[in-house]
Amino acid sequence: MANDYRLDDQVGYKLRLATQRHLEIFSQHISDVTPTQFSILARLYEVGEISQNQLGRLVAMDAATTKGVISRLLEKQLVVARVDPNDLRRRQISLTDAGREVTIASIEKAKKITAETAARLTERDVQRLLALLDKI
Amino acid sequence: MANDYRLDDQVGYKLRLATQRHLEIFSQHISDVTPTQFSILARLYEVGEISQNQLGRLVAMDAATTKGVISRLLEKQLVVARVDPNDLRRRQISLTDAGREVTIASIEKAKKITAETAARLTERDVQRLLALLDKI
DNA sequence: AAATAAATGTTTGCATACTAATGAATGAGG
DNA sequence: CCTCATTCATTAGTATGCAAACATTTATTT
Repeated sequence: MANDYRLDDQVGYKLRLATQRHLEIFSQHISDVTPTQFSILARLYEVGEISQNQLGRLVAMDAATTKGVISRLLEKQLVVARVDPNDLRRRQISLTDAGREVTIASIEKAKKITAETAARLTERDVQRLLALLDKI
Repeated sequence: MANDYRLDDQVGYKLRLATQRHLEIFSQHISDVTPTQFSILARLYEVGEISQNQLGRLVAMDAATTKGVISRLLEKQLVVARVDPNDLRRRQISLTDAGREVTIASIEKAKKITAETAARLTERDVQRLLALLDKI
């Protein structure tokens, strides 16, 4: 029966709504970069210079997707790329000074974003939510 | 301090990963339409003929987004549009026979998708997750 | 060591979804 | 009637995602 199906109760649908809401909050606080771009920056800040592909893997992005994100960050001059002399296939990516600044500032804002996104959740709820999302 | 920030613990980041996973499962089961397109179809199936804009609102989509989604469904001949004679701004959207078939079949598959997405969650977990996502 | 095959890294091209800005039709109030 | 705010839909531009292609390196075979 298709009658006992409620779109509103589907995990996928609610995921989209929650993502939408989060995106809205994010862009209110951080306008320089998108959440996806930010995750690349944040990871890059953590690990330092690294190849484009590896970096993408560290944030669970397809190589092709990573390429696009990096291109936009290059345009914004937040990162630089140089070919690895030891392996000509590789592009080593690293933060520029401007990129580091933006990243550090964004991380501070990101804390607020997470807080605001989870404003109606208790600390315990958040942990529970993260755990549940992990299991998906 | 930017050092005590862990990207992996952020709600937004985990939302992206969970959405990604769900998308993968979805496309394995349903290749005719995307999750977004499906939500439009499912809603349309629920409410019957309705204007494009209203339909979009019922699935929390921007008018512009709705327009794109409907265009693709029109191309696939799963829906038809006709101008409302009483209000020339409006386009009334409704399912074609093929669209109804696809929708009904997809709803059945969607149940499996939800089940698979939540395979590692108990029924209670799912309810909890939905409730938590709602609060965001 | 040369030739071939397999694996890895990156890029290109195409589809989808979202936002901001714009144009068209309607209806409410003067 | 008007005009003006509202509603509906569209256009143009950006971001993310995947499949397929291309280039380089590494492993294997002869």
